[in-house]
Amino acid sequence: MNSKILKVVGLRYSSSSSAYIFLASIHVYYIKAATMATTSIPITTLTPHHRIPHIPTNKDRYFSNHPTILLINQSSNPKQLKQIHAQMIRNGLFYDPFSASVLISAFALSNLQDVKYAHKLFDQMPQPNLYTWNALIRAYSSSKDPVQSLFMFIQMIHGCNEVVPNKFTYPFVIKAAAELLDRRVGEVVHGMAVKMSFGSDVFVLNSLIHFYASCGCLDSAYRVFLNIQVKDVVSWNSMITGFAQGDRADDALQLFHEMQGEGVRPDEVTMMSLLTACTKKLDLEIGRWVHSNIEKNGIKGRLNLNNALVDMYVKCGSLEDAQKLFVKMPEKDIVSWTTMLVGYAKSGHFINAKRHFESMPKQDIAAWNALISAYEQTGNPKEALAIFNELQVSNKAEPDTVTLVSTLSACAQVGALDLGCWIHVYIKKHKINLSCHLVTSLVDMYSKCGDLNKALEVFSSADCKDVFVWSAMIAGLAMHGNGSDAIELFKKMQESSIRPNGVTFTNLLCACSHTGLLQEGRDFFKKMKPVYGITPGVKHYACMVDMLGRAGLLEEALSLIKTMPMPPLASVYGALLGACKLHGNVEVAEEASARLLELEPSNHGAYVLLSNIYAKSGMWDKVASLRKRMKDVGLKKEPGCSSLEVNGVVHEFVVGDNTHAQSKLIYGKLNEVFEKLKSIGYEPNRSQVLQCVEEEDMQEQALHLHSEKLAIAFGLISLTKSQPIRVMKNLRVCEDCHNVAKMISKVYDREILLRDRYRFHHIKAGVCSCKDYW
DNA sequence: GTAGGGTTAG
Repeated sequence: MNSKILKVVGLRYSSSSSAYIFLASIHVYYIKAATMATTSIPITTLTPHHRIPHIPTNKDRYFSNHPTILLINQSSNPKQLKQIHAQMIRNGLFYDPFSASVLISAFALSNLQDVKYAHKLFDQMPQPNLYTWNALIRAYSSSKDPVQSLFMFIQMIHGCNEVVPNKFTYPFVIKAAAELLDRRVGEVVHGMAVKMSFGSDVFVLNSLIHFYASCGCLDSAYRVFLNIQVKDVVSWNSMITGFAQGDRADDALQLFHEMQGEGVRPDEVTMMSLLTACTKKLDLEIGRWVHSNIEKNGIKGRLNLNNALVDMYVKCGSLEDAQKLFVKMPEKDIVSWTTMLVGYAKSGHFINAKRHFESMPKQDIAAWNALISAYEQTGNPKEALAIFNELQVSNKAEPDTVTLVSTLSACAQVGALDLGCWIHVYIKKHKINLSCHLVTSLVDMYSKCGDLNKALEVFSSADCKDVFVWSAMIAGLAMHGNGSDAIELFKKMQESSIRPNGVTFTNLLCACSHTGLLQEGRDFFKKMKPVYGITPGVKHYACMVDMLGRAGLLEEALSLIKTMPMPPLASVYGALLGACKLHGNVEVAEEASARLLELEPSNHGAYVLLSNIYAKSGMWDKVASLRKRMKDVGLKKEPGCSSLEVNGVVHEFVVGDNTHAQSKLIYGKLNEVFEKLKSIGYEPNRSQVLQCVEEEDMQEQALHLHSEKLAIAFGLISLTKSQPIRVMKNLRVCEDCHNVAKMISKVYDREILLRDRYRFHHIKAGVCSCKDYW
């Protein structure tokens, strides 16, 4: 333990051993506090107070009935409380411990909470009594800064105070440890509580259940639970909640049955936890059963319970039940309205959602967020951006982190770099805290909008880097084809002792696959389970199949599929099929597409790829019959669509598009481009014509009218030479377009960034970053 | 001479 830190804290060494262990276990917080030069929180908290000596008088006993004291509980705002405080200093009442404690708990605990003010009062108290200590520890435990509870607790057991923690103190301190998710601290406090013979206090034990469950130690929590001699309803609830939130819904339900068997009457909280369990399990039937149970038992707390019920129905997919309940709810609050709004929006009932939104009594930021994120998550990023724009214009609510995260994700999807940058500036201007979540969104947005340098800049300057931030950056490097940088970053991530998760590996394997780093990829895949403890999932196998397939090892890819411990999803065969296209392997392609169509009969990608493969081998009859089969099944393919942003406006093009205001200019430019390219030897790729006929349209010139060509032509006429042309395409880019883009970059001296469904192509001076390997 | 543990939207 650092003696400097001890000095900061002002502690004495002559402490009991358990207290010392406690101190040691929270030393990391002290280090943090001591290194925070600007925030004075721990310092002010821990500087010895200047205490005015208390002179007891025999009038003390009258103070509890003093009119000023009675006023405290009647005051309705902090200002009044402060006036009372002033008066109490004047008349000396403040120097009576009891009177001061009433005032402090009013500041610390009432709905007018101002913990900092309460703490200042506490510091001025001549002799804070145990009640006051507890009030403050409690207030901090549920505040934004639970560490302060621990600091107070230390002061309490170390300082020259005449108070000793009692059975009230421990639950608060344990709560603080739970809030901090700090297992070591909680365990030490647990030990101290036992030593102080509070080890069988049901309040202490219940808070311990909550603590262990919060830290993910459900088994420890359950051991504590089993050890409680006389369990009350809170004991059961704490354990049920622990199971419900720890993804052990079945155990939660099982425990509920046991609880009923023991004759303990469930209450509102029990039912709330059960609903959490149903919602996690997405089990509508059990949800309905809980609903009837609530009605049958006449459990109170209608508003909260009804809100949770509506949420359960929404999440379990019964919008009708949710709506029915919502309509007949006697009381509704903003949560009820928002939950229902999310229900409409997430299930794609956008008209209902908008109508509901407009009839809401109050449209707070959460309501806006519900709309924005629902649009963004259901693949309607443009609508999400429109709502965000509406929010900005209307000025009806202030965007918060959730708003920005959702909007950034929408920007990433459509490739709206200008708006994304604008949000980044907004964050800086409003000094919004760059949480890990926000950093992840920014890195993702910049990567997907093609500005990898900006993504790297955000990444390296971020203070907050969790596994999601690192994974997003690895994904960014992967999609831009910087495989070896991705691997380097993965190494750095481990040096920072951040543990990779399944997503990290998906991105890492993807990086290896895009760059052709076969040996590295194989290595990582092999190490996943034994070294990193992550069981490879379907996505990882899909990456490996893709990687092996690209390298031409189709047989090995096939045998890997056969060893998969889980049924392969369509993506696995899709990867194989893509590889067959690259290497022109008809035989394996036929098998792969057959399997793919078994899994997803309407996967047009399978038809398109297979027909491309036939075309490449000149098997035109097969192409024709495949086309007929597609028609028979009634398959319409997703239309190819490209977009690019000019001055903050996103322009969209579909194949053969002539709806654009500058359509004539665009086609004029396109003709000029083809003249120029032909003069230097460009020849349209015939196999690609067929691909296009399948892919985009049934017309002969379809090839020239591909959406990405239109978008690039528009870029040529509307952007300056210094601005790269950033085109986002929803499907894979075809070989002809890829070739044309390369030639344009050379002839017109332009930088072209082409994002397709899978990755980025950085095209400059006739060369593409993908090395024609995609 | 005051009190305490478990809960729901985005």
